[in-house]
Amino acid sequence: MRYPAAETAEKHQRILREAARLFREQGFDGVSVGQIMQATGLTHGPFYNHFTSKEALMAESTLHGSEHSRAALDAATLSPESMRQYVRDYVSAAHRDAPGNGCLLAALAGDARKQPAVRPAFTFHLKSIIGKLATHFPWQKKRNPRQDAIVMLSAMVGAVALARAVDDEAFSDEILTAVNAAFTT
Amino acid sequence: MRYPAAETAEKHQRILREAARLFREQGFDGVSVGQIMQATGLTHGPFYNHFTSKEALMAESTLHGSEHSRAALDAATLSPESMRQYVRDYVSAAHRDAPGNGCLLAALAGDARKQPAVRPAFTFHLKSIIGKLATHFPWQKKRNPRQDAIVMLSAMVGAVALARAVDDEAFSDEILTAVNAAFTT
DNA sequence: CATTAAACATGATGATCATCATGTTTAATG
DNA sequence: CATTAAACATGATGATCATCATGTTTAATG
Repeated sequence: MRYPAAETAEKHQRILREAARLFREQGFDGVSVGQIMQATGLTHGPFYNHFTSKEALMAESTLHGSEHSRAALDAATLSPESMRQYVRDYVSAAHRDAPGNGCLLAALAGDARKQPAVRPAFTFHLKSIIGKLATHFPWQKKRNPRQDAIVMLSAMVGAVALARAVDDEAFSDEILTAVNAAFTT
Repeated sequence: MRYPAAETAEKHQRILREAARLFREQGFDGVSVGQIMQATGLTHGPFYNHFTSKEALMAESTLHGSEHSRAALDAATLSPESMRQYVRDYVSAAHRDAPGNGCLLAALAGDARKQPAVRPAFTFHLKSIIGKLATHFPWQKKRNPRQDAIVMLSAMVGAVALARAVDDEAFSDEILTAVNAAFTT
């Protein structure tokens, strides 16, 4: 380490954080290595001192984003009411309008299909979220919590993805409201 | 027209068809104008005799795909049983494994968000599908068919998108099966 | 039949990008 | 204190791509 080790480690984390944000905002192909490095305050050169390739960064930044998201969900598992609030926040206009800080499932499902390097991290994350929802969401009829969790999460992810793709704000709001009403009332 | 008008029109349609297929398979940014033209059996040059830009083709091919999809759904609206079959086919492994011939909502929701030129066509298509589902799906409790249609379609789109992104086939099948069971039994 | 111009093929062009090359800095090593 | 090599900055490089330029073909036009 010829540069302060602590600063270098911090820069590494900053690359991961900015990449996770930019990838969710613009997709893996929509962001260049140069843009990510610029967002961290570095030039493009040292990228390859931190990661072996853009592909490797995509995989690592997906895991990085997964950690944050899972921690947020863990905080919500403490009470039935906070679980309902988690779903409300997920299917909200605020989440729709801030993909860079939002769920990577909704932001990157389409991209993950085309990026083999990312799929293991994506799969791990999805399994983890479904497991937590099945266990902690206050299901009314406790027939099959895991199946119910899959259906609810599919609807949440689909609703946010569709609400983001649509050109008509009232319609976009209607999509979110419908899914919210179906699972949190 | 210095080339046979009928042939030229057919080439135009072929470009639209191949573009609609390739875009759904690989995303708007994942396919080049050259690849699309090659798929139609032409060279890249005459592309601009047919379309003003790649953006214009993205918008037109989305509308083109929409027509096919809406016709397929219209055929299904004839009976409650064929409507259930429509949902079963949508949330199936066959649909998951053939995005090029599948629903553009599931294949391109993430891309549409980033492509302003495509959003009007995408919005039109989504509204149309939701309207048909609300009217024709055999809802059990007829409380709010439109809301129920939005929730069901969100789950269908989300399930297919997630099933395609995942690395584990058994898990992918489980997602589809769960959503299928929730709406068609 | 001569002319025209749309649809074609081939081959630029300029931009963007991931990655590499080179030189520089400096904490750590001995 | 001299040496080393990781982390940096700047500046290639080669590939890919959307779009343009040029020449060619030929149905339509008069």
